[in-house]
Amino acid sequence: MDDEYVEQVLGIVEQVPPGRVTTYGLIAEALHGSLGGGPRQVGAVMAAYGGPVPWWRVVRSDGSLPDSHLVEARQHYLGEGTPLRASGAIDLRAAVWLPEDAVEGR
DNA sequence: AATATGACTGTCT
DNA sequence: AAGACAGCCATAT
Repeated sequence: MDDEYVEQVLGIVEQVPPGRVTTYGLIAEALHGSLGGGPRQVGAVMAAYGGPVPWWRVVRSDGSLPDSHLVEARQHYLGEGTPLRASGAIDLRAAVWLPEDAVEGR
């Protein structure tokens, strides 16, 4: 995949404010104007290059986390004060952050 | 070139 | 509310 795409995705993730989260779909949507791809590509990038970024601030559309890092991410949520629901997932209604500003410059 | 897979999403049952 | 099904796009084999 193009490094541009990776740069964009990682850039957005790094810009997500603490206590806030965004979804793969939103990121994909934000980059859709510059680079094609869908939520799956965002996830693929995260899996490959998401190491050095706060990937736990990127959740699925229902506010749940990838089943692969639930526990680890949960520690970060508790530490950053992310609005968690009783379900253990995130309260998207309150925690969702729109990446539109992050990519607006290009 | 074709098939299978994946840190996804939305709709239907 | 939870599970099944289909659509989506890039990478790997």
